[in-house]
Amino acid sequence: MTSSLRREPRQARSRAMVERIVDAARAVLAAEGYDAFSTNRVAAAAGVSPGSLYQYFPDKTALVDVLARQWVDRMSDDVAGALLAHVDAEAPDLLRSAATALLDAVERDPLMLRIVWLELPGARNVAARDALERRVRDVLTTYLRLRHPATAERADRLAWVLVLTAQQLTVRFVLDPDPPLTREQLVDELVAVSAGVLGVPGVPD
Amino acid sequence: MTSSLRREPRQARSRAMVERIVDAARAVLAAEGYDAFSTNRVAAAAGVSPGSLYQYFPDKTALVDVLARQWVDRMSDDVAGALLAHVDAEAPDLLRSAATALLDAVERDPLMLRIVWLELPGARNVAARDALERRVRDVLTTYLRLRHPATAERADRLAWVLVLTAQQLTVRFVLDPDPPLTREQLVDELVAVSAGVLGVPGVPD
Amino acid sequence: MTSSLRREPRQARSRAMVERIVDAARAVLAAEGYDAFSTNRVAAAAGVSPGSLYQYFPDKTALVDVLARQWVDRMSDDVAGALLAHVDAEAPDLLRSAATALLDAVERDPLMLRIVWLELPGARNVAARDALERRVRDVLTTYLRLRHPATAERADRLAWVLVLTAQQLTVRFVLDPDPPLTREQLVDELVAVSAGVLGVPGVPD
Amino acid sequence: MTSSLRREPRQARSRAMVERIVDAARAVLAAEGYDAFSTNRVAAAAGVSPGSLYQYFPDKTALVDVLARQWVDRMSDDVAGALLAHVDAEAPDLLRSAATALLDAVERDPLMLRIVWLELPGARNVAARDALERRVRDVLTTYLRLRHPATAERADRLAWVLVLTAQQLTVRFVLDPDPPLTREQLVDELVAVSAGVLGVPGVPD
DNA sequence: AATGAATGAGGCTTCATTCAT
DNA sequence: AATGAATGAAGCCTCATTCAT
Repeated sequence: MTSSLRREPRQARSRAMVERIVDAARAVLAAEGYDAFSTNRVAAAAGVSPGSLYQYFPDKTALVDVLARQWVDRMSDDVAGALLAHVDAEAPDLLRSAATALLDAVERDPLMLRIVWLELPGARNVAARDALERRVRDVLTTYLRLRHPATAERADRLAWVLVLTAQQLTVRFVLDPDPPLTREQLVDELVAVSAGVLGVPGVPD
Repeated sequence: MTSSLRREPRQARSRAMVERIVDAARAVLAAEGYDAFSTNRVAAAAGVSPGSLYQYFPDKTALVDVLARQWVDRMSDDVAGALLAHVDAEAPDLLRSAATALLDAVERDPLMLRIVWLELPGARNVAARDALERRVRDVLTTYLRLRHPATAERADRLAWVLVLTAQQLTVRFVLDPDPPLTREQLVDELVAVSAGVLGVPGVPD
Repeated sequence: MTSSLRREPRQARSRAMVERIVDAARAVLAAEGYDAFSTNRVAAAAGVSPGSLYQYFPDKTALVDVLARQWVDRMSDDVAGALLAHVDAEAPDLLRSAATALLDAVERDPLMLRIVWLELPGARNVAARDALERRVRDVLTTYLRLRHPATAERADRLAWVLVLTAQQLTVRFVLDPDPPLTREQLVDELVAVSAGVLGVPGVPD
Repeated sequence: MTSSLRREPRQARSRAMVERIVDAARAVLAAEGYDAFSTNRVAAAAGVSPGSLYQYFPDKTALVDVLARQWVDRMSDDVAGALLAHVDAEAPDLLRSAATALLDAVERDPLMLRIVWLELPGARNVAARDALERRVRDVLTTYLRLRHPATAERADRLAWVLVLTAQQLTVRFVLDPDPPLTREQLVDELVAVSAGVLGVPGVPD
């Protein structure tokens, strides 16, 4: 009786627990790598008992998946949003704005980027990464079909090429300890690549 | 004479063991993923005792490293060789030849490609992959300085961009179960990207 | 009330586990020697899983150390207590009482005596044995300085000699399968040795 | 034919091998302790193949036994010889000479002393140590019966006491890193103990 | 819902020993 | 006699997971 009054509503408690666990998982991965990422270790870091972890995650892999999915979802929203925001601009500006926005998104959480890209076992997170790529590609394909009818027939291929290229260059720019170009130069190169492939003028000269 | 026929000399036996183990390691990784990659599992797959594995590899990680290193070394040779082989060609042909050669190299051993790219723990093999990238970038940088003096000052950046892009597109083309372009189309796009970035005519039109 | 009957509280459970493990460790050592003293063997003998052992002991050596330390501590208390209890007696009685008390202490747990003296790897338990000797020597040195001022200047040496001698004779008396003297005769000899070294009359004749 | 001439006679070769192995075993024990004492390690240290070791020792334990036995035999000879050499002397001199000779013997090979006393698993070498004690006790008992008829009836007990005491004190004097008495003082105490127990004047006063 | 003691399969590695040469 | 590659049982220990409370 009395004790039931002291408690937080169920939802809130669960949410708190899940968050503590997920945060701890991130922290452990970031600080000690995937080798130290044991359920016991995470539970300890979360100040929670190992058993509790299994009330919210059926599996160790489920926890990993949530981590990846969370990151992918936010990244996905960021990137898609950025693209949509600039969809009206004219070509040269568009490319530059889009490139900048993409880089912003990738730079937003370098810690998780490193975790998802380097720490998590690749095979298990291809699915999550694929979802991200697919979504962005769809947006881009649509855009290309509408605004660059000239490239319509190869819109699919172009989207695939552009998304993979932009992803690779931005991710590596953030992860590499000492990339051989500045942020601005990277944007320039991204624009150049896109413009070249699209057959539009990259830089207003 | 006669005795040499009874058994292989010592060297050959060791080589045979190492090969059996490395082959088994590859097979286990390919068939069951890194999670099943235990020393006992590998030894069993090699038809060898667990102890024998440790006569040739100090560590489980040493075995992984050999796997990665082997692949990286061959890939490295293939790619660098391919670039050097076409270094005299004129621009449009050069790009097309180089792109084709690169794709050939990447396609040569899809099994190991998948293993190195998706199965092995990222953090542990960044070093190996970096070595590969670095080597190819050096070749490319040199080439650009000599043959494209116009781009000399940004040769470093260009090489970084081109290597990462070409790597990403070819690797993904091979690994993705259903890429949205054909081999020829990929080559076309690679040429287009490179030409665009380099400011040379990509396709003779 | 009712719930407390169902199970022991947490503390008691842990204590029970530790005790089961330590008892099993003793049993294994006594029955099968240090060679059979493996963590798995001990766990099995304790009716406990190998993992449980590591919830209470960080190491195999920690278990060994606890065993040695337990015995040394009790022995230490017994012997020091015995000496202090007789510190007021007059010389001849004192020696006899002390010798008897010492022998009592050594005889108290012949099983552990055998384990600590013969089964445990010497090098690893010298520290524990040393602590015991040191403590007894300190008591004895103090006693000698106060009650045998004549020997004050060589109190250190005498204590070293007497402690080592008494230890050796009592321990060997207990451990040797067929010692050539009776318990009473051993006490007599201990008194004789001590009296001789101290320069006091040993047996009132 | 020709090759048989190049060879050393069989005996000599075996002896050389056995010696190399035993020496290596000693070295390994002295330098790295019993934990590092593996047959492979010893073979390597001896510059010999693991297989060869098994041509001369059926077992790992056999090697350990030889080590212990060798030491015990020499020690045995030394001590017994020393006692016999002084058997004619008169009491006070005798005790002093014997004590000195015993100490000489124990000090002769401190490395092996440490190995036998602290490194080797106790239980396995009790036999060897017992043999040593028994032999010395026999000599001493005989001496006591002949020269100290007064103590004849307790000669057995006395020999047991004296041998164990002298052994303990001398061994510990050599092994302890910082014993609280000098060599001369130890001899004095040994004489005092013996004299006290025997009921003879220890120091000519 | 939360706990945390307990589990036990299994991972990595060592090492005494064998045996074909 | 000597070799040394090969063995494989077994040792220590971890960790994902369960379950009684």
